[in-house]
Amino acid sequence: MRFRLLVIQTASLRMRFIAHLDMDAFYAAVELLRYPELRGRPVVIGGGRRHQPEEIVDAATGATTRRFATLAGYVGRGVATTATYEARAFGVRSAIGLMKAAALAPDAILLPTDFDEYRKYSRLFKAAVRNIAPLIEDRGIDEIYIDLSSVVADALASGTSQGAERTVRAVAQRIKDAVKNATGLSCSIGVSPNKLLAKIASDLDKPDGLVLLTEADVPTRLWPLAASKINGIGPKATARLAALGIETIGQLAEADPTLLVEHFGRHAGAWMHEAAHGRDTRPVVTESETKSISRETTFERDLHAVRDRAALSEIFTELCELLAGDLVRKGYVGRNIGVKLRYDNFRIVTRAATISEATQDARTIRRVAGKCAKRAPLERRIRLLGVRVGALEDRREMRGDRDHTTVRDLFDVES
DNA sequence: TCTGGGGTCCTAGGACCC
DNA sequence: TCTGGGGTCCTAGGACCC
Repeated sequence: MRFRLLVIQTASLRMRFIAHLDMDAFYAAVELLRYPELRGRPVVIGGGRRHQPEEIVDAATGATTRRFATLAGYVGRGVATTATYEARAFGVRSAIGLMKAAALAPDAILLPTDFDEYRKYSRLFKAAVRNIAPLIEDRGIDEIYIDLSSVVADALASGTSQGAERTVRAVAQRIKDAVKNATGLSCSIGVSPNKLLAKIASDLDKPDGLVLLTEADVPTRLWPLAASKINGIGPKATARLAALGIETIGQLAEADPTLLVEHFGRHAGAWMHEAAHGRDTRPVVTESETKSISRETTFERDLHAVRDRAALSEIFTELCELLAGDLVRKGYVGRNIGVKLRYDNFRIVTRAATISEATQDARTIRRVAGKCAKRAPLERRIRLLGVRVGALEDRREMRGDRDHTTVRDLFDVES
């Protein structure tokens, strides 16, 4: 008995079980909780606040119904952030322009993005997972990695289960059920020996999927996929790989590593080779520090630095005030202040400056960012303006444990 | 039918110091 | 005066992700 336990523990030390959990069409799914009458219909999330549903009260009965905006006739610069699976059937995917989406699916319902609501459900599903498996790496609002290794090892050691695969499946299903119970939403989970494979696995059977992918599955299940399915191989790398005759992960695995290094550099080339073989040793990182905070906005029409000076300046100041508000709320001060401009031809320039005293003050940010902007070319019309504060210092940390405020802390304001 | 907003990481080059 | 290296901090651009 003792011997058996030891064997299991040794095996589990070597064996990692990493899950990737991805909420299904998250923003759209949250909206469907609010507006259940839209279930089964094509729904697209995106754009400004203008397409808020209208509440219509029937004078006779007092019953309220809602009138929703449709994509038909949409004019503006918004993009789709999410679409229900019914809308995806028309070719509407996230990141496509809403005007293009309107051409594809004019009768689809259009709802504005409500990040506060999505963040609320994000917290709920993450808390539900954490109850079962506490080692979670945040990957944004709707996905996480989970290190299940010790959860699986414990379940195996408890002796009631039959074999690793059934145990892993049972744990993953338990997490899916917990998410559903806490939020009413479905998710897809992939479980693998590492993050790279887990991420791919979670995408293999969406929505409401549960896929186990082991190293043994790499030739049959990984290699047929497009190289772009690897997290980190984006549009540019995909195009450059295609130019080398590499389309699938299998072809990437076969490629001479020295060729990859030649084309993508020592680091990226070696990484691509490893990734194509399904190898990845990155740990699940449960804590991370915010590095920068920013605000940006795309104008309704392109603005010129001289001719639209007043309008531009007003937006600039507003962005700085919003950003300062974010810093205050989150308890950060920063020393690096920068601007981002996107011109009408979509070219982006950034300018930044480091100041000696970290700040969270809107006027300071505005003044430094204003100087940065003056160093950028200002002949072309501008489409987007952004302000960023980096080199952050955690103000809460500086002030120590809040329950033990000292005299020093009381004087340690603003500096 | 011209492409949002909020992030991270990497690279390359320059300034400056030892 | 010339040659040389390493380390750190900073800026700018770019790829990528959600």
